[in-house]
Amino acid sequence: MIKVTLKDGSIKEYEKGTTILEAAKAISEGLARVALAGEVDGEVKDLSYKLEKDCKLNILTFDSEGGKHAYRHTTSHVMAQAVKRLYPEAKLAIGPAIENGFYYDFDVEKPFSPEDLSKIEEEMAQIIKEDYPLERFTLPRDEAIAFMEERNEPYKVELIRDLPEGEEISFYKQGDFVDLCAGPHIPSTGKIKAFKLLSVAGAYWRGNEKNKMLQRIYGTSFSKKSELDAYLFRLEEAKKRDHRKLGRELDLFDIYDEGPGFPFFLPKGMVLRNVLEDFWREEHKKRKYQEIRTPVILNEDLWHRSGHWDHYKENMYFTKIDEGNFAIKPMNCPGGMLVYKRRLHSYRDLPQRMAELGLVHRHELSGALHGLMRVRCFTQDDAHIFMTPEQIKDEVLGVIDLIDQFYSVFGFKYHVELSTRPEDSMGTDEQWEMATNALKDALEAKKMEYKINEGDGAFYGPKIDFHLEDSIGRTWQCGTIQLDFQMPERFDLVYIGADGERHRPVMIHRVVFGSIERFIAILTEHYAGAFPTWLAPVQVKILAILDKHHEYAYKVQKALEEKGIRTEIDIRNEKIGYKIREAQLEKIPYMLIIGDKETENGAVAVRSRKDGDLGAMSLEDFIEKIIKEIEMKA
RNA sequence: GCUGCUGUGGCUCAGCAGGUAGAGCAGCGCACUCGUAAUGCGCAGGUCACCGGUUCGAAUCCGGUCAGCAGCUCCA
Repeated sequence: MIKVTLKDGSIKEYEKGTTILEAAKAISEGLARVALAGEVDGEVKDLSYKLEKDCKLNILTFDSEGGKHAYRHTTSHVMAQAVKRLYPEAKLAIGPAIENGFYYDFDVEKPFSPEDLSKIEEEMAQIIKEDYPLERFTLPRDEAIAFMEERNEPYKVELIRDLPEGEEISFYKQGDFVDLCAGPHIPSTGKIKAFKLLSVAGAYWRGNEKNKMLQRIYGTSFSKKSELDAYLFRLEEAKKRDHRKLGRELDLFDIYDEGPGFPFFLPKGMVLRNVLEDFWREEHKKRKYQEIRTPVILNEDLWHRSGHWDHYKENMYFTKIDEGNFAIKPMNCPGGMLVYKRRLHSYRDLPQRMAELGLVHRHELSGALHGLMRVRCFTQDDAHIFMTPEQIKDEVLGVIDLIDQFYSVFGFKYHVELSTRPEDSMGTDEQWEMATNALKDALEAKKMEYKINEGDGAFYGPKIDFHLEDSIGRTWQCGTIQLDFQMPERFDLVYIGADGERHRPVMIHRVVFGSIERFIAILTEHYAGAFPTWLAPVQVKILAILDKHHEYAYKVQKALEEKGIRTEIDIRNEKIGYKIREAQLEKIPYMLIIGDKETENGAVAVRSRKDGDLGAMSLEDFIEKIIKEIEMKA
């Protein structure tokens, strides 16, 4: 007998060799019915897995990440089986479960069309109906290769060849379909209750643009039809929050054919932007940052010196002035270097925090452009911190706190990644290790969870990246903290230490918003365009009922504007319901309705965007209320 | 940049298999003076992204270019 510790801490005894499914049945029939996989000592296994020793066991259903994962992974196998039935010449690549669904990559002569997707869906339904059990088996390496060669699956052969020696090579079989797969899977195809294929797109084999482009089909599946429908509905709803749509509707910003990737900020968008920048300046002043501004165009030699020529030229724009070669800056750091170098610094002056809202231009691939999220010119809320090596940790911690404080003001959730040395980079391994460890130490001191992004650092140093989510769950890098030993050396930056000698400072590049443009895009989607009062381009709209109320309406507007409140007034000859509807669609936080009663009493009838009619109050009370709200940034 | 899809008045979309464009909203004008999400009537507005080809004739078919969307790659 073996002792199995369950999720609730209770211990059950089973015969050695009991499967997870049998163990689940012993707990309850109901549980066994919805069981999809099991977690044994932290590893996810098939339900048919035999328990051979004392262990911790957690039965996974669709409610758990592991359960969902196995369920969707099996759905992707069903899709592959359907594709092979319909298009036998299709070669299989990889087909994992991902967040919210799954995909499978195929090498086919002719790309899939939307009609093909429907056909594949029908075939999948058939396979599910036929309810094949998924059977796992393993093969020694050479047999595994021979097996896939025989089936004419070159990508699978390549995958097997790349598996480490001695690794168990497992396969899953369902009916006539067999796939190389580590698993786990759910017990049979019939368990899949609701699925849908969502899109086709090209994807490079192994994510390398030098490789062949395969056809990737994305799909998702759920344990109930209602859950699938709810998910699809959520996707539709999320599209309405798209900042590209809202930006145009709310008159904030837009991008025209005349400037692909070069956004226009319209009057209302500028108000929002300026509020953000004001807030930014205020907070940076508190933290002893100085602000500078460096030129957009600087001569080419500077970019040779900084290393950008060697490592970043592909992303840069160049121009000529008279006979000289110039570059349009893709980053602010070289300019910042020149500012630091303008005079000799003492260790007493360090750390020096130099901030710059710098407009940079980068050549992004046309296919990468995405509204304000990915553009070809953007404003970084940059800062370069020059410091002694001893100050690194405190400075990094200070920036982490600053970013966290900013994001919490907006109620953003974020995740953090640590990016390490890329292939194309400058400096010695020792410097990189030192820098990477410094960032790690800071993250660990903060007890922050982070994911390591191998080889994704900047060419001059490793970085901590802060990622925010858009309306449909895609994440975008916003804040970043980059530690740099290279630039100070390249530019021969020095400070005079307590010993009277020259020393090399270390530098941090960091942004909080990231790019103002991207941040505004995220903000717009986060609030679905209904910005909190402190950010709203128009905070109050005054709606007069009749002509005779105009005079008082203007008086109200003047009183509000004297307090710095951003207003608009609607004195058009329209019904009040019409004006309210319009202001509501413009997502203005407060409407003040001005009619006979208000004019007589010096009052305002307040309607909030969120809560509707709030009734009448005195103008003074309203001003006090809204000012408090603005100050609270609520 | 790559793969697929898309491109009709400011916006959202119709326009069957080719015979030189239509609606709603927005805009403008007129009437209505009307209290919490759309008053009525009228008017104007489009080289159907651009270039070329096929055709007696193309928004509709073909090719190219540009732009957008999804994904890949890349990144703030």
